[in-house]
Amino acid sequence: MPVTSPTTFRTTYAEIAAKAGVSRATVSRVLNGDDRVHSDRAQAVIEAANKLGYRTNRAARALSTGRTGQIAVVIDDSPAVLTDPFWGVVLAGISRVLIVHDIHSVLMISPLESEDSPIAHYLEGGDVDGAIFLTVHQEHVVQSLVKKGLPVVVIGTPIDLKSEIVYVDTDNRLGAELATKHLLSSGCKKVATITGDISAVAGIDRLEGYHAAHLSLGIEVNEDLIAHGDWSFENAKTLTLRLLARNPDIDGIFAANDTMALGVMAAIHERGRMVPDHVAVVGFDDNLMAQTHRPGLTTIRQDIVGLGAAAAESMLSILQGETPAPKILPTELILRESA
Amino acid sequence: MPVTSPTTFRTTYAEIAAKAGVSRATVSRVLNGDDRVHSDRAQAVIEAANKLGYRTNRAARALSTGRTGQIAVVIDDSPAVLTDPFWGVVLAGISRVLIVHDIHSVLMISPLESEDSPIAHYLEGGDVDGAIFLTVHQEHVVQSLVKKGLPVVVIGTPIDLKSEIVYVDTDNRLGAELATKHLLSSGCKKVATITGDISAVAGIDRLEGYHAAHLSLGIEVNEDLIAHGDWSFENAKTLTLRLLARNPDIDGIFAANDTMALGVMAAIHERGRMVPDHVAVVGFDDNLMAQTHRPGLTTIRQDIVGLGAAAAESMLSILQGETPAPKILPTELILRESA
DNA sequence: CCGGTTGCGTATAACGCTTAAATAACGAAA
DNA sequence: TTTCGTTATTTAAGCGTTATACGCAACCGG
Repeated sequence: MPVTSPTTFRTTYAEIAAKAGVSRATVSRVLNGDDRVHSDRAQAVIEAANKLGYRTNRAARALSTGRTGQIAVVIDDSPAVLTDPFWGVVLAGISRVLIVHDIHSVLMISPLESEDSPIAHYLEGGDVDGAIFLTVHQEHVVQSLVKKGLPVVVIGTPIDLKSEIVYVDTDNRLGAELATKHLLSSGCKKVATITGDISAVAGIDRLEGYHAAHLSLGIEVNEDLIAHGDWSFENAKTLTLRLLARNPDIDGIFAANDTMALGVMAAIHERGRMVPDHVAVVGFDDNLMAQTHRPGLTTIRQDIVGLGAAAAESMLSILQGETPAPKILPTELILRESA
Repeated sequence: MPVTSPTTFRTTYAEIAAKAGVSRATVSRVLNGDDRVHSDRAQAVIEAANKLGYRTNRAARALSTGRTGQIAVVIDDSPAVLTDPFWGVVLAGISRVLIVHDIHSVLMISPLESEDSPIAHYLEGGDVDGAIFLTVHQEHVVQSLVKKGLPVVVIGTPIDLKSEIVYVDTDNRLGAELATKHLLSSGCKKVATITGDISAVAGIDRLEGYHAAHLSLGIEVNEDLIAHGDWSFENAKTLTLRLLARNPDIDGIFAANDTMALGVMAAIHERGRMVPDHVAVVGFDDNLMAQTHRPGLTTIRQDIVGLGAAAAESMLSILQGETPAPKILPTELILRESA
């Protein structure tokens, strides 16, 4: 005979059935919302369950149904990712939606290098009903999981496999366009940009938005004003110093994220120039630093909670057998002092 | 007949047993490390299992043993908490340790208001073998879970129930002493402090460290130099302006966290004074902003990954029936430009 | 040399839930 | 009143593990 739960003693269907004077199957029906049961009996079952403080045993249900009621949330185990406050908020968005559907989020913090890394095995092993990826470096690994039938949603646009992977993302292109347009239409004559890592889709899209803004306003893009950054503060600062040295008349800079925008401002300051009087600056993300920095950073806010929520909803949709289309979430220009 | 797993088809003991020519129970024995099995047979079982790509069905195991192999990680669902990069790193620390022991972390992002909030029920329900709390506002809720037999570890020192709750924390007191001593011993004559929220233990301890530093150097504490903050940027800035107005000769400030230290520096700057030339500043946490801000913030670094790891280890210890003592992790002074 | 251990493996009963199949209950139609 | 067709319930068979009870040898001391 196996041991019983070490912590709590749980009440089972048997007890409820006894108290309500029905069979265990009827208890199951009632508790799972099957309406093919007489309302008085159903009532009796519900009362008995409440009185006994019943909590469903997920392990037993999982064993029986083959569904665990759990979704893996996979995060890359690198300091750069984990220290980004972004992810905590995304997690909250995911968790809030899933918990309403009684689905738990299992955290998997691990590098997903190859198709037979431990985490890939976990995911295939049936411990979870699906997986949401918060960062994807290895698209083929994700793809192989999809092919094995695992429901997968990715946060961020895939580079190659857009058509094969369900994803959600922020509208980086339009957000960047918004930012750049704001600079151009508020009097800046020469607007430069520090791009993100353009091997990432977000980096590419934000650069495209910069182009799109110029195009729609009929302004020629000067390639000399585009500096390729890597999302980091230091690098952005260096690039800005170089830009300003070559083009002293730059009067606006769009940085592809807030961290770089701070680097940009640091550089401008170091050159003895003022933000926004001499050079206006717009960032992207609206993170905590954008809010606390002085002058306050004008930036593009993403709906981060919404991103998580959208991913969770796509997952639910997949679990119901559908194939949801990619979701692209809108952004918003937040005006502060820097532009 | 119940449905089979919708995603993957798993290999079971039955198949392994067939391939290895033994019974299912023998397979169980071998796979659970019972040494009362002939080594050649054991070998055959292991080979068969590997060849078939066996993955243990956690639901079945959980049902049989009453243990789920899952630990809940409970985070308060508030923007202030979720946007703090701190927690992502703590999570990584927890997860890395637990996964080695084949234990999964289930994320529960939710306010834990009362003893019968949904999350409390989840935790009692047996879905997890224990819970690690990342923030505790409601100690009595935690206590009631402990009393019901749920293994619990709290990150951060409890206010009232130190003796009843297993916890891990950073050595806030000593860290603050280190910070203050650095200021005092590097030439500052008049060192003020902006405390954290002193209804939190971390706030209290960091203030105590400020006192301790003065005491050990034989310097009288001037109560007028202590301003009670709330961890926030804006508030710290306001308080600093007030401090400087009243005591223009302040030449050092210890802020109880980095965010406030930035507020302090903003205020100093606004008063037209320089950091560190006129006023030196030390923070606490060593977060990203401390690193990217110019001038770089001298601060106290906590071992955040270590904090998570320590919590996980305490949890493992409880699961083995022990009662681990509280663990207090050391801090380190990180020298940058601000002091 | 025999009854009583010991060692090892097999068979089997849980664990709590779901669900297909069997049965009972109940009207309505004949 | 009997019978058929529905619908409401129960019975029972798993889901994949773990752990106990049991059987069968070989092995020991008396």
